[in-house]
Amino acid sequence: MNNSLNIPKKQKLTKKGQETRSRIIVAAAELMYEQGVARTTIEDVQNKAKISASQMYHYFKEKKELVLEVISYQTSRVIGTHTRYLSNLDSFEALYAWRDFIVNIQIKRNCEGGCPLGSLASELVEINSDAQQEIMSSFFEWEDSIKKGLRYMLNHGELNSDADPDKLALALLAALQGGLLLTQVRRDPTPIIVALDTMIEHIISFKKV
Amino acid sequence: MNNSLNIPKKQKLTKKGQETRSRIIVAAAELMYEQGVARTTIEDVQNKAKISASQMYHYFKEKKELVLEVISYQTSRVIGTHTRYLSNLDSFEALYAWRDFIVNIQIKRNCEGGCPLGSLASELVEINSDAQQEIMSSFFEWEDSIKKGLRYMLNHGELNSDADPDKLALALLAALQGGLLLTQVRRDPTPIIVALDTMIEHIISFKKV
DNA sequence: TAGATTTTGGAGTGTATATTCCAAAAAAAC
DNA sequence: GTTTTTTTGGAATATACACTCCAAAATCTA
Repeated sequence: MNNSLNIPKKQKLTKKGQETRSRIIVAAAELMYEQGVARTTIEDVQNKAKISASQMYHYFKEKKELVLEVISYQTSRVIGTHTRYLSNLDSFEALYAWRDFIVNIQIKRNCEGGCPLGSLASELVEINSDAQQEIMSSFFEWEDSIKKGLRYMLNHGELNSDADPDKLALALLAALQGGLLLTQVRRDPTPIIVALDTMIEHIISFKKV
Repeated sequence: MNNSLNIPKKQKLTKKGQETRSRIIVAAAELMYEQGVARTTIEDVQNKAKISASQMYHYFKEKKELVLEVISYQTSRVIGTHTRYLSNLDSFEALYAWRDFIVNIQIKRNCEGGCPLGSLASELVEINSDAQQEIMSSFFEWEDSIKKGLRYMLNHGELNSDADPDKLALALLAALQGGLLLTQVRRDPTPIIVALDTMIEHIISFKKV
């Protein structure tokens, strides 16, 4: 039999299997980003990923499991790209480069879609506690990445010791999320720009002279 | 016949009819706030409002129409209570009273649910353009209410002329939305507190001496 | 009070959608 | 090369859910 306890037998996936599996996740992620989790049917995902129902349920026990994989996929995408900007925050220019990166994404996509993690969060927190846990971790990780960036600035003499990088990081993440939501609702980059710029201005007030 | 054009005949509602209709809207609003629009079935609403299917469709053409009414109901609730705090912003204490009001709601509800408008926004913007329009107006109205409050502070000599109340209002609304989302995800009031306090601190930097 | 209109009950309908099942093809293991 | 395991096709199932329908009760109107 299997190894003890109720750990489900982990089938091994072949190269082909791995590839099919991730194709499903990517397709699901895109659809769920565009139209939400509830509105994305398994059939939608099948069509987009060019697979059959049996493949769907061969790789995922149920829709919920797929959703968790989508969360983890989006998490690594978002954290990955952001961390590239945040890990070397050696100047205010670098901070503004991060800002520009965020703003430009929104402009490129006509302010549609909002934040890939934020939208999942809002849709799932209250109705899927596994998802809530995952998303909470994702946001902690994201917050951490910003914290590290600001601490870096502090340690490199860009910010004076009045600055509390932990609080500023959380406030920055909140401004980012709220700015993205408003930008999405209004189809206008102004809110994300103003939200981030205002926060950054505030951070600048801690600039070391 | 009816008055010209394609304006649908507006049936007149009796007192009882009015009451039933609003009972439906309130029930739907609560359910949709707790579990989202997609997850709230017409049957859920029927049960909560103690009505039959025929009543549902007597008062609303379809679910979408009910959703629009829910948006408008939540808008007046939110804007109403907030405006009470914002219309007389004659001091920073008053600003903090608004902050406390928001934070206390979250604490009272164990940080569940998030913002009644923000959650509708996130779920509906991309899939229901009528809803998107409505919600966009709601947020403009909300933003306006904050603007007026900050302008009031400016006009009453609390803020100096460097302060841009319009930008600050938008940034504040963004911080509020993002803070509520993070608080909801984490089930912890810290994010909304830090987000608002940081923004208010920034506003304080424009305090007239 | 009679007639018209509104409100309500509740069963019925049709479709969308998650999930299952059987068996075959493909690939891996030995 | 044979056996075992993984991957795939596609039809079938079962249920949840938005919406319809008809007739009766309640309430207005004149």
